[in-house]
Amino acid sequence: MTRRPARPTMRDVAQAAGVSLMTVSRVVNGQPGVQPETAARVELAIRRLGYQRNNAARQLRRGGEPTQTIGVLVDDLANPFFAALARAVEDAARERGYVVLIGSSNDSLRREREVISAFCARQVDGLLVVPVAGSHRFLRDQLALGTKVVCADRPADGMAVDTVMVDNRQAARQAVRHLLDQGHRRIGYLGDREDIWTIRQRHAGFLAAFEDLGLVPEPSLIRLGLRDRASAAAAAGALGRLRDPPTALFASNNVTTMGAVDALYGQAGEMALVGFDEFALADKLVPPVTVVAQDPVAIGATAAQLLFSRIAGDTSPPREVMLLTRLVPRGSGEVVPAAGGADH
Amino acid sequence: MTRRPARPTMRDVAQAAGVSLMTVSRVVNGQPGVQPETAARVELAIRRLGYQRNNAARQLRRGGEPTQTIGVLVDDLANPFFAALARAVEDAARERGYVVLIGSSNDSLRREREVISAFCARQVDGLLVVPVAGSHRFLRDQLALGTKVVCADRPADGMAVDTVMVDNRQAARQAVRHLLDQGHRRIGYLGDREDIWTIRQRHAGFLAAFEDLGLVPEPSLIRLGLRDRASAAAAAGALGRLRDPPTALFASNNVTTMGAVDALYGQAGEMALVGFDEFALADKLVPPVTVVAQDPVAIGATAAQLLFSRIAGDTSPPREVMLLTRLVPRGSGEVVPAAGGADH
DNA sequence: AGGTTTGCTGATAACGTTCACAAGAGAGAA
DNA sequence: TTCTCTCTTGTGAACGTTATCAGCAAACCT
Repeated sequence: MTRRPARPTMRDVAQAAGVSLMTVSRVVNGQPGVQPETAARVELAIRRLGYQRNNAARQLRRGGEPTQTIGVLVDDLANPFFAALARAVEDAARERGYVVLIGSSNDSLRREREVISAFCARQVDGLLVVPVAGSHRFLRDQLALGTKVVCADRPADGMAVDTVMVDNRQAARQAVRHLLDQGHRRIGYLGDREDIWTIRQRHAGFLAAFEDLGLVPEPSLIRLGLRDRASAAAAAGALGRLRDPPTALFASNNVTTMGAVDALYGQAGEMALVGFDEFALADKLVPPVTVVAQDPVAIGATAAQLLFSRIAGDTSPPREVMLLTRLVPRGSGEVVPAAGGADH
Repeated sequence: MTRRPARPTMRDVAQAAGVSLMTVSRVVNGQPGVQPETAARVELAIRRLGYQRNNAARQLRRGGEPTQTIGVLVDDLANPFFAALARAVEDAARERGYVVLIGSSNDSLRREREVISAFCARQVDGLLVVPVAGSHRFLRDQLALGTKVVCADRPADGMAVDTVMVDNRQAARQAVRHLLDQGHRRIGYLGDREDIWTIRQRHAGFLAAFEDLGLVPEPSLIRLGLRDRASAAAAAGALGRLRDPPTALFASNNVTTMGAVDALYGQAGEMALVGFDEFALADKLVPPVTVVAQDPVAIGATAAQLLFSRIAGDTSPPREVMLLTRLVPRGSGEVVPAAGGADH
């Protein structure tokens, strides 16, 4: 029931300042060719009435002119990985005078579609998406209509758009090889939902590392579909309680790694642990957790850069940018040296 | 140089379907009173042309009608505390068909003003702000113009708006009292920037706890203005190397606490540590870190609820909601029991 | 002086949509 | 038949802004 105080329009300002509407428009937009004295009178009226330009009208009049807004859809904003990525995008956007609409898909295609269509209804100039599995028909439609789309972290199922990610398979393979090289053979795998592209890649990398040495992993140590930290913890705990437990564990992302930490740290039996994704304090746990680090800030910044160059009119063929990962050997996956000598 | 394919308008659809523009409008908006057969023809044309409603025009025509968009301004989206808060707000918004514009102020008043004015230029219906220190004249202006504003985590300097936060002073006081009760007297304080309201409150709570017992803290152990994790680590390290180092440390937020962990954990001398804010794996460190936990999800959800009820027209006097904190005693601030007996 | 340029201001017509009506076609009642 | 009533569809006028062009001084040139 609150009656909005009916925002004043340029007409009101014009009347108050005793000029024409057009003069007000010029002043508001800082266009040249208005006598300073007149401009001052208008500015005064603007301040007195608390005038603010109506963006809808402006945008309508100027035709498909950019809205200076992009939409960012991540998996889960509360996950530090995506939070860091989003923050990097936000910084890039702000530098260019853009603002960011944010959304989380929670790995639900339905929710992804809802959020993206809500973004498009607000005429975003571009979309930066961490796509979930499934068909992206609606995204493709948007693309055809001129909305620029860039994918980050994962590719969008068969869509030809710029994509920024890391070589998940190779990175996982290298990490598991690291364990194998240290003599581990019974290595458990803690996998998040298999319908997530990155997870499938990492799983494949896990298998490839074994294959490289002509080995096969023990199937009973492979646990898939761990959708949250608690279920990862449960799975890790179960593995630990096996008659013949694994000597090492590879976890598919930060969530499953932390689940493993929940289950294993502070327990008696030590088990080597290597996780995909860096996370805060991984280096401060006892033993510190060896991880495959990727840089969410770099991913976000790079994807944002691509998106803005598309928005600026770049029509070159879609690019796929692979960023580097870094295996950070800490304690948890290492052969513990006999005594003292910390390795750098 | 990409020529936008000139999005089709209702006129185009009308022509393609052989009906009038108004009929298209009705179909698009799902209004009743269109013969199913006609509607089907229109729908077909819509799909064929890839028509999408122009929100700018719609919004313009419907007058101050809500844009179903809110702006959320946090301190730093990459900080897990604010990420969790933002995610909670996003969920609440989505339930109501709203989308969220996000921004980080980085504790800069200039940046806060820029972001908020960018939000307002896009006619957000409401703002959920974690305000930085300083004058919020422009925010007040927005308020007067009918934009609803709610503050989270901190109050906005002398503005009468709904505010959701915790009793920072009391919580800090209780935490420090906890240390004092265990016999600590030389307690160091690691404080983030004093111009942040919550930090000042926590500092005050630190002092109050001493005062309660007729004590005064040792001034040389108080380090203020630690603006990031590295400087907090440096300060904690310096305190540890004093000739007569503190026996305990109280850290003003998650960043300074983690800085302290960087400096102290894995070192020889043990120092009790209590930090404000819960953070991931605090319970898995050795010893686990005692913290004052506040619930960012609850803060975000509550603030969002208030904001949406304001948007819905609630004009009751501004409320101040205080949420509870919880002191989570873990190892780092406790008197270590002689043996075995973990306290619950 | 006569003509031309320059600088400032104002009138008018869009932009794409929705609101408030009006118009037309049938159906049912008198 | 004629009138009214319902159901569907169409017409015109906004919404607040900006692009375009026209007007009208004053100042400048020859």
